[in-house]
Amino acid sequence: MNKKPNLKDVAKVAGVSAITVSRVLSNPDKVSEKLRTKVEQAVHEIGYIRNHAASALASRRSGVIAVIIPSLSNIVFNDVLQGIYSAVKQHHLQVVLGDCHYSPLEEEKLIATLLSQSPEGFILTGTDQTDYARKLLQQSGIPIVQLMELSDCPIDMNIGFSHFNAGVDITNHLLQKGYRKLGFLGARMDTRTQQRLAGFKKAIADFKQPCQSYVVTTTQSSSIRLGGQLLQAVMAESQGQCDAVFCCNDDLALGALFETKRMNLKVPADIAICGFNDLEASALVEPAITSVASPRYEMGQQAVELLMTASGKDKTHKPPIDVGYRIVERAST
Amino acid sequence: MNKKPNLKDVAKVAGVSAITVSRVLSNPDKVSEKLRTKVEQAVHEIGYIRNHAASALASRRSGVIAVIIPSLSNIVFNDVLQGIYSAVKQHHLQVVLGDCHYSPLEEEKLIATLLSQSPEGFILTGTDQTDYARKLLQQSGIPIVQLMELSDCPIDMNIGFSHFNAGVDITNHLLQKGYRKLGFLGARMDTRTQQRLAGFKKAIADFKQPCQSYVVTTTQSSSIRLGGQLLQAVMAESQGQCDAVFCCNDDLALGALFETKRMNLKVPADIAICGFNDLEASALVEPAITSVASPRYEMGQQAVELLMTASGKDKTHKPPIDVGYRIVERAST
DNA sequence: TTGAAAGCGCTAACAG
DNA sequence: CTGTTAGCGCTTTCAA
Repeated sequence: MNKKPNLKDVAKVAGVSAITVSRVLSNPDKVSEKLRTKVEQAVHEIGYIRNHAASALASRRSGVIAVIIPSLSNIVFNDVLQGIYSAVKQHHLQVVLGDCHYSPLEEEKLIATLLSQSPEGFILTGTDQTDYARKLLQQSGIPIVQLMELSDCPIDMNIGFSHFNAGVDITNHLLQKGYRKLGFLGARMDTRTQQRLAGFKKAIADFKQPCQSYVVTTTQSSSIRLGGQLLQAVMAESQGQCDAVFCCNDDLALGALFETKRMNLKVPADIAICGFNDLEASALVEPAITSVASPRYEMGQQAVELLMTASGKDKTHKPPIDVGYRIVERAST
Repeated sequence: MNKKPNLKDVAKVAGVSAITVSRVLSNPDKVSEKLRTKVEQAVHEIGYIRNHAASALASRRSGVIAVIIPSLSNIVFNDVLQGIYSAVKQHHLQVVLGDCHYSPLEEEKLIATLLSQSPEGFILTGTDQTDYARKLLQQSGIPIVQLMELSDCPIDMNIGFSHFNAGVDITNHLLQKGYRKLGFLGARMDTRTQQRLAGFKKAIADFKQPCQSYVVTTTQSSSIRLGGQLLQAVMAESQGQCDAVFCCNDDLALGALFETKRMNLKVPADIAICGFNDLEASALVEPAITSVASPRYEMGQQAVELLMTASGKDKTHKPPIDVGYRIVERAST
């Protein structure tokens, strides 16, 4: 079988020089219509596909942006990813994606690997990168966006919202509704979950009236099933006193809700449930679950836009962008 | 700011030649330990990262595999992706991912784009690629895997299961349970959904006793909410006669189940519900939903293994690999 | 085990 | 608007 066609092969077929073919592919406007159509036909005819490696090497533009998320299975990052992919398409970029499984060390390795692709921008989740990772990123000189949470000392750009404030607000929501024995159900316990928990504790500490709190956490990864188990755990720990739970995400909240049915608890009469992330199911179960919504898709899109507009060279401090969040009150509280 | 360090810079610092540094990175065994450690230190010290484009160009090995899925938001492909990423890690490969939004034309464009990365393998979903796409793929000479469904004339390798058979089986399951007024709820209507529907019709046509069928479909994309709407639609169309629904996926099934509560229908007494894909939630709702399970994660992994073991050159016909499926019977039927 | 030379396929810069 | 030349940073091949 003949080897893959290259620029010269196309040039020969079209009766032009290689550079002209190159221009048709990258700057069609700079080539006369006559030659352009001739070249385009030749390209299609022999099924020519440009060699990205050679192109990137010669032009110093890889057309790639690197993205690292903590988990492929978490729908939350999926939403962000969709935003990223939608924006990337406009800019004719490719995404190289890594899943660091919530591990800064794995993330460090991934950063090194992905940087080798000479990405034109880098999107990271969260703010707890290793020192060496930060060094590599800084040295690369490319624009960087840290997503999801807000940071005091971002590597470069930063867009997200305060999980601490959201934790405070949703806890206050429960307190305002009259609940006084609040449970916190937490899984995974990554930094954002910890911030939500900190918010929970803060709201309780600041509350003027007596109230109880029960914190049940695990480093296991989150799932609906786990939500049921954690509800059992918090009821055990509170000896059945707990009258409201703040679940660190909607998966847990759904599991907790399903478990209440098996336990014959009425929601929200016997126990209130609220979650985080506002998944579709939360709005449709009976009773619908109060949750915290945030513009994930838009965050992903905006991250790409930020990368594209960043000159890359300006080392000026860019203020974090707070996209905010919204407490969606539903029947479960 | 100094430009990014390259091989020569490292070589200078380590006091060796560039090619020796290259060997330390790719074939550490071929370099004496003394030089190797010296080079490794130099690499770490100046934060050197190998230029992938140059490396790929010179070696004709990109270390990349291309993957196209029809939808980033569908959890089903997410599972497959996770399998792919887990396998890819073992082989030190990068994934370049595209989302074709269920469109063969978009897929064709993506294939061209992704082929420009000189991937060493290509994973596609489904079997309805355009002719030009097939030509490009064939011409590329790289191993290709088509995932999810079985094909009579795969481009190269093929791994999946028969959605038609699964549709037949689940429909027969409903018939055996005594239901005679069966509804089919379908969204998106991609090829796999169509095959499930074909199975549904076939089972009904082959059934020896009189029975009714009501097919309600939409090209809208699937969601939980839509499941409720389609249930309403099928009840309207059947004038309340429908006593069982086969939902083309679990999202619709969940939505249908939630809707039954609002309609005051008892499941499975008044109406049976079954889904497809066996999502976690299906097992945990009340009543739990009968569904069709398949080894998605493993399919993803196996696809990568197939690519890696494929010599790439042998044009022998490889028989499709049937990973099978399993009907998980639960309380909803 | 190490190095020197050549070139992968493309595009930037310059020239016509 | 089109072409020529040089070289991107690395690895292959060959030689020492």
